[in-house]
Amino acid sequence: MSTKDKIILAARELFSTKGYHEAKVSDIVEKAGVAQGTFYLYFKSKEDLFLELIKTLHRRLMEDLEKYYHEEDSFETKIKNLLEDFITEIYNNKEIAIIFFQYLLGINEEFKNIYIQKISDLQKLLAKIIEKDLPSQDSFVVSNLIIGYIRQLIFNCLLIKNESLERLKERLDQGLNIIFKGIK
Amino acid sequence: MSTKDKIILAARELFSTKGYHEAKVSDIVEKAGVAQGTFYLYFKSKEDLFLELIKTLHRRLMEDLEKYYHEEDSFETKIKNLLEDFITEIYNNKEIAIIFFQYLLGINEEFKNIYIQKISDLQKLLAKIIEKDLPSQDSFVVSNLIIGYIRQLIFNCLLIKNESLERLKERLDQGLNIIFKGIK
Amino acid sequence: MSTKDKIILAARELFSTKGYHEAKVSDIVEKAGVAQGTFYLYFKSKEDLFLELIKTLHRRLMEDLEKYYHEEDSFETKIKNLLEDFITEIYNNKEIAIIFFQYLLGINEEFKNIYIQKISDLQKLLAKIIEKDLPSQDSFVVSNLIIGYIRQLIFNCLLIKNESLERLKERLDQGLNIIFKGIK
Amino acid sequence: MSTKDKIILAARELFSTKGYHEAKVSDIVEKAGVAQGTFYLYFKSKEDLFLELIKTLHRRLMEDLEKYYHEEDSFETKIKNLLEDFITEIYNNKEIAIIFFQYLLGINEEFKNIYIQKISDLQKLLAKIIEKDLPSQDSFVVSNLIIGYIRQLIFNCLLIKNESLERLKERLDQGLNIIFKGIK
DNA sequence: CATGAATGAGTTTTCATTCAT
DNA sequence: AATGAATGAAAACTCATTCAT
Repeated sequence: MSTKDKIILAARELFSTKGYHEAKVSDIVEKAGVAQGTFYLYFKSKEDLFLELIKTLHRRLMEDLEKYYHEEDSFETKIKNLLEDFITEIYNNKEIAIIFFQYLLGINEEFKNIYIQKISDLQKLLAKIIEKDLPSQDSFVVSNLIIGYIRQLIFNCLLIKNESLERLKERLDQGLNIIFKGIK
Repeated sequence: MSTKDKIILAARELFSTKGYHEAKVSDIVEKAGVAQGTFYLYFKSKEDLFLELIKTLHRRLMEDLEKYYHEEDSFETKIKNLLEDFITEIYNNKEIAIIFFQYLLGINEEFKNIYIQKISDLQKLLAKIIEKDLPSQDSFVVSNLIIGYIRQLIFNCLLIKNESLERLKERLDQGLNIIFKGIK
Repeated sequence: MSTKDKIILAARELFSTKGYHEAKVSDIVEKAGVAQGTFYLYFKSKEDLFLELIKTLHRRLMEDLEKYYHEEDSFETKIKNLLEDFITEIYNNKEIAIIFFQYLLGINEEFKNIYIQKISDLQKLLAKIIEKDLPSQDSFVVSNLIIGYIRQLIFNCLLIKNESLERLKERLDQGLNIIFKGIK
Repeated sequence: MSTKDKIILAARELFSTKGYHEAKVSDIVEKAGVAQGTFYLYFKSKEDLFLELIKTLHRRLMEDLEKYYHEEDSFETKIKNLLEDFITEIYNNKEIAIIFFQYLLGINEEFKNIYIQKISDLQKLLAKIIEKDLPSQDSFVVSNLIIGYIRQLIFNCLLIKNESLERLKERLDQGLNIIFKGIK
């Protein structure tokens, strides 16, 4: 594995377990097995690395959602497939997802703004997809039910219980069924 | 207003706008209009004050939920009333609610554990109330839908848009209606 | 003596003996007999303190020159008095004068620009005074002879030999006599 | 051009524009177009290279002065020729001259001592030449007038305005004429 | 000869906490 | 009770130098 990847891996893990402030650069390099200075060969600062992680996840999640914007399946099938992909991406990037959905807001003014902007990007795209097929529904409410539920799943299933992807999808399915029945 | 209250007020506001790490003790005392040393006459440490704020809100929210545990209304009426009280309490303690639901997790190992324990207290009690009346339902899913939705409302309506209590209750109602229809 | 003054005194001495880069903040606070953090109660940064020293000396030297701009003495008397005052100010602020005239240029881009601007302020004002009384002379050459000579005196008499103010004034007088005879 | 020369060229330019501390080894090798490690094939250290540059210029300037020590021209002719050669050497090694006359003192204790020794070598030899022909004059004053003026020319004409050799010689001539008239 | 990734000692700076008044 | 100057441990970051290839 490349040195950069070793640092990224160590950082993902530490950020997701300890949070941004508690994960010191010295912890990261120790875990990665490199020297302090090596960190700064690959990242301008601790903040720089953190943003790189966040932006990568955000981009991937947006792509997941956008991919389904023009799908011609029924609404329910489309939303289910879309959110299964979405949650799979989250599962495969567990550590960053935990940072993004649970830790990002509390760091500082700058990260707060990034979080607000990025999470509202996700929410808007989700709302657009909902409006396209269910124009009568209040997309704000529905998208908040979905995003809120997914954030709770990340919190309970990934951060606390570290459950499997199957269990996560099952939980997602159960929640979505309730929402779908509720908006019909 | 007492010196202690002045400090608490300043701290609530700063913690909720800037988060724990970014709200320095020096910021808090400046905003409160007292000297640096005065802070330590009333609080053992910055952490101590922070925990005091968190615990007070948690206790109040638990009381809201517990109060309704033995109510004999219909399920829907009970849950609606309960969550209206719950969200009113949140609204009246906006700043601490924002800290509790958005910022607490990312601070450090200790606060993370406090958050996990406290949020699961809330969730369990909510789940118990649901199970009591709807034993056939998966209370995990329903309680997560509800808590997740409320957290999104705090994020969108209080932190971002700073909307009124009426608007908040209206949003809550819309979300609950979908969930209720969905679980019938 | 106030804590701030203790730090300034220690810094002046260390900057003038070791230069900006070699005078570490840790050296300064040790010499001042205060803690590391105390430094930052009084100065935003090492650079900030350094600039404060430089700007104070520059302002004083400009005032010395400006004071004589409208004097109605003979040219020679005026220039001699002016430069005696000027060099007395330098002598009384030996350490900063050494920093200003010998060390400032080499520190970094920012300080280089400050030096260039400040030294040319001095030179321009000196040139203006010369032109007022000796319009036929090339004031660039004369002001450079004078400033150059003074810088050499600072180097030889203050930095190397640490001579007395009397000796310094005597040397100044001797140099000026040659220049005056030369421009007549 | 040899690899060593490429490094020297890059270093001269960077040292003279940014100073010793601000010209990083990484800047130098990048400008030279060689790898970081290559630097250390040719120079023991950054300091080593820097001293090599300084010593070479110093040796050449001393040779210029020494060459004229036994010349049998008139005093004025001799001094003018000598200083024209001197300033031509400086012009042809502009970058190092700027380092030597403007930047050297402030770097550290070691370089300060080197500067003091080398500049006083120059001054002593110049003083000796003056004493030989003008035993009645105070050679300290005259040599300081000359060296001080030349340093100002380097500062104004080379570092700030980057003027031509002709302009530089003209300025030198004007200053020397005043000094010569003054010491007669 | 040449490379360039890796090193780690050495700096500056921050800020919660203390304590003499 | 209240002050606020002083503390110092802890953190991020820099960069000359090394060394395996």
